[in-house]
Amino acid sequence: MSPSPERREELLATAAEVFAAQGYNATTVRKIADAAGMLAGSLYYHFDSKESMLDEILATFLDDLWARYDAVLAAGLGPRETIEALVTESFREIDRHRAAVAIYQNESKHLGTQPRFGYLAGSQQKFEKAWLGTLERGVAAKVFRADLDVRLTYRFVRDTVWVAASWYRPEGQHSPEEIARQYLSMVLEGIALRA
Amino acid sequence: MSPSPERREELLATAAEVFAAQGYNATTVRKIADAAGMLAGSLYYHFDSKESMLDEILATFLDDLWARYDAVLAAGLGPRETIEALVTESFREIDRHRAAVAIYQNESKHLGTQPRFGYLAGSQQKFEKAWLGTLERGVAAKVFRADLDVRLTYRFVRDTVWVAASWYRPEGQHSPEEIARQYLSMVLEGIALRA
DNA sequence: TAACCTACCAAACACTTGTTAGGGAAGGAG
DNA sequence: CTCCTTCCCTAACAAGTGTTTGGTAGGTTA
Repeated sequence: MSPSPERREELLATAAEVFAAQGYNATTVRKIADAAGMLAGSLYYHFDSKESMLDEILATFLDDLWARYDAVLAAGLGPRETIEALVTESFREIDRHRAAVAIYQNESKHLGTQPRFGYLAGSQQKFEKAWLGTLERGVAAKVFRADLDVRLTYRFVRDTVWVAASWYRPEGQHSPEEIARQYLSMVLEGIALRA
Repeated sequence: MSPSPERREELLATAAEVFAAQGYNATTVRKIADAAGMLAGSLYYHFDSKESMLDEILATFLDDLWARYDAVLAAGLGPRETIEALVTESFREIDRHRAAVAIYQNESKHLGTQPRFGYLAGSQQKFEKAWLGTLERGVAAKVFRADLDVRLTYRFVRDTVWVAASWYRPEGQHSPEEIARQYLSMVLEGIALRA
């Protein structure tokens, strides 16, 4: 009748791993139950549907993400420092919610059409506003180059940051901060050697 | 008994669009048939399974891709010029096979485990060898910076190029060559304004 | 001991899935 | 006209899907 929140979180974590590895639609509730060491029907003691598991996984991730993004945006930093902080927080978030980020990458596009997942589209808009706005602010302040299409730059930067979730492993040799540092160095200064 | 190749190609094109939009597993053969204006069973006059449709879509794309990549790699260009040519060919390939690239992005990871799609893993290895090798050659030739982790750079460059398939539209305002030019300018020179 | 709650199992449900088999309409070839 | 090929439809199949219902073992509370 009233399951414990701790068990729910455990099950959501294993479900997220399976979703990320196999894709949401290819994941059957029986596979999730297998990974959790129980039978398919037993999941419905904790959750009322497969879809609500996905919902809770994504919503939890986005809540956490935006708490940190909002803190950065409210800090009143300059354009370059804002970008640096957003990138760093993004890689930290990949470290914390790797599975959720991978799911978001793979499924958000066609989930966004469903009313239940409308907040995904909302989040994406907020996301674009924050990043694109910062880039434009930087161009106006003569911190970033003006000869590049800002929207194109935004897409490149956004994509590169988030697809990292597909290869990032927590036990890897680079910390999220180190990855962010190298990524920022590449995007800001370029990989070509100066004469 | 013997369907015409032209009709096959038509059907594969519409199937690829649906696969790209909805994901392979979420796409039912009935949805493909709907999009093609026929019934589900009729598809089996042209193809012997849903999986073989996916197979043919991906194999056709990779064949085309490698024909062009190999031409670039055989041209004997310098590291920087090789990267420029590879990036440009990649965006052109996205223009030609947008749906196939999107499918490859979404599904190749967990398809690679199946024996039938083993060539996906093979292609990825060849891909890494070409790109990573060129980057390392550039570092040795003092054309690219030596203080960046080359493997990390490779992943960033690779991912950013290919995820473009998720937002690129042929009728958009930028040609593949223009997108490649801006992308190369960003990656090579950086977005920060020089003092 | 008795009542109760948590967390799971066992077995089934209605439905959707990829796939197959047989048939038939349209049109060109003889 | 007849035969044959191409292309699709109708109708069903077995397996797998998400979900529901009723039951039960084990611990906690009274």
